[in-house]
Amino acid sequence: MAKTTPVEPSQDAERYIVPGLQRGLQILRAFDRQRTQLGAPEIARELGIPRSTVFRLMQTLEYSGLLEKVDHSSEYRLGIGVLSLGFEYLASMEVTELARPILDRLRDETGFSSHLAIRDGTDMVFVVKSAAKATFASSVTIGTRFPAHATILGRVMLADLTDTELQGVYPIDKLPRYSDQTPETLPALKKVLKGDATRGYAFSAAYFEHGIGSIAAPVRDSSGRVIAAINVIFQDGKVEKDQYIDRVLQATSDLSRQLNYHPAVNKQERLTG
Amino acid sequence: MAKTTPVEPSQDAERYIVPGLQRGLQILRAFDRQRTQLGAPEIARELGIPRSTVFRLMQTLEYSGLLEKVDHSSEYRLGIGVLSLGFEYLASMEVTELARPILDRLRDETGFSSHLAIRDGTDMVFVVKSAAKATFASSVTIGTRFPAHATILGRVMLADLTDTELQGVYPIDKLPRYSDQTPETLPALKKVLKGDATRGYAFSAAYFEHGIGSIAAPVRDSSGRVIAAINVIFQDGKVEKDQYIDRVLQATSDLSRQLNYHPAVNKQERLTG
DNA sequence: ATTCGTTGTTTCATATATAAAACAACGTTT
DNA sequence: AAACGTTGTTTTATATATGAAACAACGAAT
Repeated sequence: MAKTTPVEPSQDAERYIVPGLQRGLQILRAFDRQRTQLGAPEIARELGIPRSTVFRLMQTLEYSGLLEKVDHSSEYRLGIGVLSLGFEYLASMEVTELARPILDRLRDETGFSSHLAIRDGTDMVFVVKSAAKATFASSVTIGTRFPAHATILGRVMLADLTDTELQGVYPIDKLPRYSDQTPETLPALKKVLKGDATRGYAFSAAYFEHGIGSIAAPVRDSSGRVIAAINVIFQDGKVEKDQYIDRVLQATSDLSRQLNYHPAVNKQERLTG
Repeated sequence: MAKTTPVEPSQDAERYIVPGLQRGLQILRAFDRQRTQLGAPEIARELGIPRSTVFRLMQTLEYSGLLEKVDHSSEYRLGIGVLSLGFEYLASMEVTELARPILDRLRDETGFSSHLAIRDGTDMVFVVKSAAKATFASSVTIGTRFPAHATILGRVMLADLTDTELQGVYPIDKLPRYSDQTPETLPALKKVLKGDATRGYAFSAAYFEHGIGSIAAPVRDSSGRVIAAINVIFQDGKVEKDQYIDRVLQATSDLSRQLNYHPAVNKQERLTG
């Protein structure tokens, strides 16, 4: 335009995508709990990538230790290399280190399985877990993902978002249902979240799954923002609700304090983010 | 070179390497417990990749959820996406599921931290852990790697290899030392391994680290080969050695049986691999 | 103030990764 | 046994990812 055209960061995030890398990562993600072994042709069809390209990508992944050949077949499974990645991540997160003893105590006090999860877009990802010793223990494994809007754990995290942020996470109004309690629309979700936000915790006897109750509360860091959530789960019916809510709130309060959260900080201050 | 040239698999493994993918993975691996935040220029220097290329690769990794920008800085840290990968891997391994209760029992019986590890080349990788409740608990986290030849845990796995296989793992005779007990040469290692193999377990009061003792035994699958190893660790000096050896052997025997290992199978039979 | 070395981002010629096509080898079906 | 569809691997023209160079913007050093 005028004299100097100021350089501003490119708008479209896809501009600098390296296809080889992106597709290689897509291949890795094709492996999951259900499908632990996959062959090149199968992946090629599924991802719509030419056979010869998939062949080369998988050779690279094998060479790098992220995939390994299944004994005498020509199929692959995830290699031990991926393990290091995941755990370096966990080890790098301060909150996971601090959470473990707190979850253990919560488990001991309540007798229920307790979890810490963080949000990744519309998913809640389980990051630390302390399993109940009782017969009814949690079967979720670390890394498991659940839809945020349809879980108690997710609700206390979403409740911290501004309207604009929430809109960004859920661009469309219609929300997928998982039980008859799941809000079907964004406005319906907002209403629920407002309650969670003012209450400071969320409770339900059977929100995501029938027969399984949950109490969750948010964890905050020094900025005052919610960065994770802790919950306990129990079998519907046999709950001294109020007592357990206090325990969960105590746990999140302890953890938040360890993360330098100061309750005194006025909420207004964070409206810059 | 007569009529038809038979097509045999390419000899050099690097022939079909996709540079974009390989380098992207190298970038991911640059992040570890010590260095949780890295910037593009730093990585470019370290890996010897042009700045502009690293820039694009990191954008791709961010876009794919494997890296995320550190708050307001231009540095990155590992993204939550890597977590799923690591845990899908664990979930896909039968042995980890089965090992957990066995390690817990071993821990309860001995009062010591117990671990299951598998070998990746010259490394032992910790895969399942049951921490002692005592003040002296294991601080090893899942995914941690230790040199196989310098650990008791590694020795019981290496002891199952044939001479040729061992040679393949350690192409050179000189071995890195970690304590005065570490064998310095391949022949010295072989001698130690021979003892471990006939004994069926390995013990030391301070093999890898001074003051920390360990007892380890091998886990076998239906093929009869050693696929993992279990250990307990303790503080030097206060050990009723024999009693604990029995416990460890019981644990590995239980786990091996669950993996359909039949002790009756003659060792000769597996010499095909 | 000015220079210098960083850094984040962009551009562009060209080295190179890719997709299509073909090959060899296999297992099914006919 | 012939024909067919798979699959693992290789080749090669060409579309494209890459590395070098350059820009803008910053901070530190002079």
